[in-house]
Parts: sequence; structure tokens; C-alpha cells
Amino acid sequence: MFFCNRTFHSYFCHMLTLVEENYIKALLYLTSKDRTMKLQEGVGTNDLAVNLQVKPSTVNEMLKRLNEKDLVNYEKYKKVTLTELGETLALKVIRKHRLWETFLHDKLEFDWDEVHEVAEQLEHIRSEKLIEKIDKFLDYPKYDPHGDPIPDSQGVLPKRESTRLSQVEKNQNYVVLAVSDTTKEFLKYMEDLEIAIGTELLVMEKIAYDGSLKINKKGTLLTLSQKVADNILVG
Amino acid sequence: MFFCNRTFHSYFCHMLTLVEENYIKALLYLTSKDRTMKLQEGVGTNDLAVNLQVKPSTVNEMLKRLNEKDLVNYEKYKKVTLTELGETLALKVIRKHRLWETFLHDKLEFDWDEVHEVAEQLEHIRSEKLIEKIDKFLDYPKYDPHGDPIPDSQGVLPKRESTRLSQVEKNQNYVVLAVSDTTKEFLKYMEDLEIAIGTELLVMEKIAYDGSLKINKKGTLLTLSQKVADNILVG
DNA sequence: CTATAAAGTTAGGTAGACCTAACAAAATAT
DNA sequence: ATATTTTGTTAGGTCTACCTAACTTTATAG
Ligand SMILES: [Mn+2]
Ligand SMILES: [Mn+2]
Ligand SMILES: [Mn+2]
Ligand SMILES: [Mn+2]
Repeated sequence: MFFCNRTFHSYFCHMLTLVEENYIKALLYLTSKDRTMKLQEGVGTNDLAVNLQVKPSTVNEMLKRLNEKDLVNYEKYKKVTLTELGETLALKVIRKHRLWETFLHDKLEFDWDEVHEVAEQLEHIRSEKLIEKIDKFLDYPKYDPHGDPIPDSQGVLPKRESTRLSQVEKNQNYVVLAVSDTTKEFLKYMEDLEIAIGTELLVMEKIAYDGSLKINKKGTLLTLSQKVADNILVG
Repeated sequence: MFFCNRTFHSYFCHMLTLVEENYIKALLYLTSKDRTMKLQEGVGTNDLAVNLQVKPSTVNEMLKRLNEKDLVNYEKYKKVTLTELGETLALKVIRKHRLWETFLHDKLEFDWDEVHEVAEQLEHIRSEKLIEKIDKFLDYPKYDPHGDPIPDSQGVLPKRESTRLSQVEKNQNYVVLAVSDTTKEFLKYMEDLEIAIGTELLVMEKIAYDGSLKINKKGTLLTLSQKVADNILVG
């Protein structure tokens, strides 16, 4: 079914394995975090290993393979980056992941803490047509259930200003745009706090000692730890 | 995520690989064909190899593994059958396959010759909740786009009488219930002939020489080869 | 009832994706 | 500037799922 000529250059036809897709997705995630946090360019073997829950030696082996396929820029002992090709393909996986999450949430009544796990599987389904139809079926959503931007069919992400709640000015109204932690624990806790995408928040006080925040949520007062406030993006 | 205790009996937790799922699905398909055609019970290594497009030695190896996992009854040089467990799990895969096909066709405007290929991938997504939600979303369909019965959540197939068009009585009206060839070539040809699920057909004449049929389709006359008529199920 | 053909099995090999243990390079601390 | 820690790499091994080539068992045909 999936014809691919491997007799010529192997990267002539971009047929990544499920595992390869996960590696470049992790790489995109980690490198973009580096950039937004204004750290160095590129990711290390160990960071990738932690993210993918495998051992560094396994990552090392894979990086060589990804390098052969022209998906990453890899040199011994140096930080790794995605090539243009690698980034394009990683964005496609992200697009599929987020569209599936949106589908599960909007059409199948999945809670926002349940979608990620299933989308991890669905993101690897190979069918251009399928994902375009899903996109259409959902009426071309721009953001997934966690507020993360969905790349369009060209790989372009919608741009939007957002700030971590932990870094926001006092006594000003903000709306929750996204969360940057997709673990069940965090999302369940948000539900308990009744904080969701679209919730209005106002920072009343920042505690200098531990960075925690006193928040006014439509009249209700609550305290958020810095860790939580770091994972809430507002604008 | 998918916790599974392999320290006890390995079949304590039924976590089949994608490939194992394909083997038991093929086995169910081939053995049920045997039964409807009143041939012997069980399938041979070579038949399975043809069906799965691998070599007999590969099948042989896998059969031993499936036997260990109590999914098949395998003895050297004998025909293979599914165990009760194997059949149950195979039916779950079939259920997923047919529900996905129905989803693609009914909700995403896929043609009936396009659904199979994508469903081959989707059938392996592991999530009880997902498939139950899809079932509900489709309002619990009983038949897929090719007229094949969809097992319910208990693995029970809806029962229905049907006959191959090639074996039907002359001058009697029938309705197309299903097709038993899911290749694009066959399904495209059916579209050309404007024969779909629900189409009314009347056999006017059987040509003894080659088994072909003269058909009256709502006033239009057409001739079908035996091969085609074999793959149209009516009732 | 043998001879040949078909079906099934075994042996030995490959590639992907993982592992542990040992080792080398780079970064950091004293 | 050297010692230590951290990070990254290599070597060698496992498991799944495939392969080819050689072999054995069963079926079929004369
Ligand atoms: Mn996610
Ligand atoms: Mn994934
Ligand atoms: Mn199908
Ligand atoms: Mn399949």
C-alpha cells in the first residue's frame, strides 16, 4: 500500500516509523521550549531520553538514523536540531495530534485530561485525506482543547500573544488562553479549581517568598503555587 | 501507560501487538470462510502467508508465539484454529475496523472503496472508550459500508440471511445486502455499474457455459460475470 | 505403493528499537 | 589547571517481525 522507493536516496520518500515521528515531535517540543525560554539552540541526548522515556544510548542510536534521513542536524557531542524537513514533518505530527484531541473533545465528549493519551496513538495514522477531512469536520479549529495552536495544512501556526500567569501584572484582568502541562494530574486539578480555557483571572498579590499568587476568579479568591501559575497561559 | 504484568502467565493480560492482531483477524476471516464454504476446519500456514503477504516461515514462527499466548490451537503440520480467546479478540478488531469504516464513510465523506485502507490502521488504536464513543456517535450501526455485520460490544454479530447473487433463483427480486470483496478494483466497478448496498436486482438468465448472469436492474439490463456475482450478497 | 509435488518447518540472517555496562569527551568546581 | 561530575558514545545483547535456503512431513498422482 505504502509504496516507497528506497533504492535511491532513502530520504527521497518520507516514510517515518511511529518511533521516528515521536523523536522529531519531542525534538520540536524541546527546541521550541529552548527558544521561548531564550536558552541555547538545540537539545541534548539526555534531555531527549528523559522526554521519550528511553535510555541515552537508545537516543544516540536513533539520532544517527535520523541524521542519515536528513531529519536532524547531528554531530557527535553537539546539541541536536531539526532540519527544515524534520521540522516540517514534526509539525504535521503536531497538527494531527491536536486535531485528534479536538475531535475527541468536541465530538466524542472526551474530557480534556483524556484526549492526549489517545491522540498519541491517532497522530500516527497515515492518511492526508483523513486529517484534512477531520479538520473540515471540526470546521478548521485554530486551538486544541488545551489552547495549543493547531498548525494549518501548510504547517503554519496561528500567532497569538500570551504570558505565563506567573509573569503577569497585578490588578489586571486576563483570560486563560492555554495550559502548558498536559498531564492528567494538572488538568484534573484545573477542573477542581474550575479554571478552564476562557476563564477570567486577576492577580491580586504575588508572594515574593515562594512565587505563589493570590487570584480573584470572578469574585472567588484562590491561591496558586508558582508551579501551577507557570503552566497557565493568559492574554 | 499500558500496564501489563508479564511476570505471571504472559496471557494474563491481552496486549497484542499490531501484527498479532492482524494474524488473528486473518485467521478469523479465513476460518469463517472455510465454515461458510463447508470446507475443513482450520487454516494452513501457506494460506495465512498469502493472506498476510508474508512468507510461510514467518507465519510458522508467529503461530508458535500465538500458541504460547493461547490465541490459537497449533500443532505441528496440522491446520490452525483460533482459541475462544483468540476469536474474542479477533472480533474486537473486526468491530473496530467496521466501525471506523462506517465513521469514515458516513461522517467524513469517504467513498466505500477508500475506507478499508485507513481502517486497517485505525483498527489497532487501543482505547475501549474511543470505540464505544464512535459506536454511539454513529448511533450503533449494524452494518458497515460494504454491508458487513458489525459485532456489538459483546462481540455478537447481527444475524441475517444472505445468498451470493451467483446462487440465487431466476426471476425473483433481491436487494443487495453486502459485497464480499473489498478491493478498490471491485468496488469501483460496482460504482460504474451503479450497484450499491440496497440496489434491487433480478436475475433473468444464467449462462451455463461460464456462470455469468443477465440481470435486470430497475429496467436496465446488464451482464455480470460469475466472479462478480459471487461477490454480491443479496437477500 | 512408490514418486513427485505441495505444504510446513528449521536454521540462520537482517533491521528497528530497546537495554546495560564500560568508556570518552565536555563542562564545572575547586 | 586539575579533579570531578555530567553528558554523550560505543560495544554487545535482547526481542519482534521479517527474510532465504535447506529440509521434512503430508498429500496426490500414476
Ligand atoms: Mn496532547
Ligand atoms: Mn506519538
Ligand atoms: Mn475493510
Ligand atoms: Mn490491520
